Amino acid sequence: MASIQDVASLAGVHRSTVSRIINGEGKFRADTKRKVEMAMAELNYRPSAIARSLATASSNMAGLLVTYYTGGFFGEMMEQVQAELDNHNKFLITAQGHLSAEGEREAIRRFHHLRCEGYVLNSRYLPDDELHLLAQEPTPFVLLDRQVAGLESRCITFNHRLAAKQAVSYLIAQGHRKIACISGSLSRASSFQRYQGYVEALQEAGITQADGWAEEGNYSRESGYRAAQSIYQACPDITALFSCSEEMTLGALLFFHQHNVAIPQQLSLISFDSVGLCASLYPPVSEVHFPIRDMAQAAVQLLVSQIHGQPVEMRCHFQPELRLRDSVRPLPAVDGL
Amino acid sequence: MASIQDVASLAGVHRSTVSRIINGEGKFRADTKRKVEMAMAELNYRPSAIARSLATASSNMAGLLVTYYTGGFFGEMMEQVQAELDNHNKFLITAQGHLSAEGEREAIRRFHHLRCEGYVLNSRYLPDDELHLLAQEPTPFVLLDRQVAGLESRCITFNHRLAAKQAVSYLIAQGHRKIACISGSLSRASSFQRYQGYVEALQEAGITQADGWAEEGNYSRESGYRAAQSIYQACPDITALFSCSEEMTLGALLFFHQHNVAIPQQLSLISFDSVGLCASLYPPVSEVHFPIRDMAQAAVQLLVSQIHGQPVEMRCHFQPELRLRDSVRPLPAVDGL
DNA sequence: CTGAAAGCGCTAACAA
DNA sequence: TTGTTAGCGCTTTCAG
Repeated sequence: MASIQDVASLAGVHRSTVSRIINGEGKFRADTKRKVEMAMAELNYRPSAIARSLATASSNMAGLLVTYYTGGFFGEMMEQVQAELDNHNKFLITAQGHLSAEGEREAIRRFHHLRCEGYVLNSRYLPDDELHLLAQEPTPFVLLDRQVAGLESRCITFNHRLAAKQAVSYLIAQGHRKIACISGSLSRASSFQRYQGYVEALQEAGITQADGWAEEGNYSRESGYRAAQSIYQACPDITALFSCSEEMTLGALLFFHQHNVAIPQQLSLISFDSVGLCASLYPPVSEVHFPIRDMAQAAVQLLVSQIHGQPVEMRCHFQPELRLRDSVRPLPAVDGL
Repeated sequence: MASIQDVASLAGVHRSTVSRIINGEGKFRADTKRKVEMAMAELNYRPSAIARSLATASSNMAGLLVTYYTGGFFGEMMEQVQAELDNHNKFLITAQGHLSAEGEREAIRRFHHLRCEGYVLNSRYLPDDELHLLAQEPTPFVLLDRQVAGLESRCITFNHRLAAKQAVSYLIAQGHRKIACISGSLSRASSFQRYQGYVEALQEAGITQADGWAEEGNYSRESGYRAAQSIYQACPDITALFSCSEEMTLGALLFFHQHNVAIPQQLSLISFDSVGLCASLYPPVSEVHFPIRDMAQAAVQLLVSQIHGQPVEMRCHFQPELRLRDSVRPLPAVDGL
């Protein structure tokens, strides 16, 4: 592959001139410019981002850590991050953390190795203290959907607890009192917060949570199916169900369809969603919307501002939004209550 | 960030020694090795992949072009590509082609710019002749799910026509004769091939395709919904429907549910699928499986073999597989036929 | 087993 | 407006 020197030789100029013309720095004689451009075209010259990085001590790359690439959710994140990075002409390096701290560590190692100018972490497993250590290093990073005390200026957050509480309170406002919950893994902070929101909404309404109402899944369809099964078999008298992710909702819905539980006639359903799946299900499922797209975009904007060292005014805390559809039935008021 | 020179100085050795130790080349006095390792630890030294790339003239990166990151399908591809690349310790650079030849060109430019050692192209818009031109250049690439005459050794392919034909022939074998089709955009080669398979199956069975049986979508849920609507309003007498993608199937299913068209009692349904969505719908939808995961894995293996210049024996042509579930009802034989 | 020196492709003062 | 020079951080002969 042709180098800048090859172009310079062919054009009969010095390589620094070629460099300037490529980067549009300064003025050149029209003739020189033409010669250089012809030479570049003739040699099919493409500047080496690598050499440029080394010379300028800036890689022009940014990293993004996600758990997995599959499943839609992370695709939304990547899409926004790439789009925002394109605006700044930066390359995106992605890495998967799989489901372990070591996986996440390895991803970050990779970012450092490539001298990424900064990176966005959708980290679920790295402990807070390691994050604090990382924050001592010069490479900026921002945490997407994670709250770490002392690192507030790097956090893009969402109030999972409040979101869940709003969803469940809505069910309660519709007259429901026997409300089950399919949660994500309770060992994950955001999943646990969603579960807490559920509990809190019940408490505030003076409802005592019965055994068997809450079942723990892992955000997969299969776990949603199984959880729905456990719940329904243990507590066939529930009138409403709150599902903590769209994928689990899909699984749960399959179970209910298969067992002729009509939604919303026999059972009302409300779900977390961030990729817009709920709207396409039957019946269209009411959701609390988790705005991962907006958050991902904000994360990159924050990151870029940190890279440039220019603090910027921006929203870092995002709010839930209820999107009501056909899966919740108001319960007729019961006499004597 | 500490450089190799910093480490060398601190350890009191020459930087080339440090380099050798890092790369495990040759033998060293235990003492030297220890000193160097301590220095690296103390300085929290991380070798620069960029400098290394420049010095070795190999970037250790591979590119992957997809249309979009969202929607699940491309996530499956990326997942496999990343996993396979991890085996070879290569970095993955992803880029989106959006929906244009120019977008794809830009992505490839980016790969060259970063001096990727090779790249996998899930290209839908770059014309064949441009691909031939690209093939003249030294950087290897492989085409994932695309057949280009003259570039066979770089193609990982799938027989879309046959897959569609198998699906539709299955419907016919179950007694169906009035069979509609929701196709993808007919201007896309693979979508067109699927449509052709549908047509061919009908023809072989001596069935004349009626007006309104075929509707063109664009692989989105919404287009599936609209297509189902058009088809069903124009031809309420169809007994079966073949949908060319899982997302369109989701949309179509919503339409049928909303309009009380029972699947499979009133209408049988079979769909293309590659991400396993059909199994989670209600009713579970029978599918022709498009093995994008296996194909993506094969693509990287082929690419790596081309990068190393060691041709390898491998399967480059993949076959469809019918996965039968509950969405197709055998039609009772009609007397006198 | 280790050091010296050259160079990968490019940029960035500094001169001219 | 253009050329000269000195690196960026690392690898890789070639000596010793």
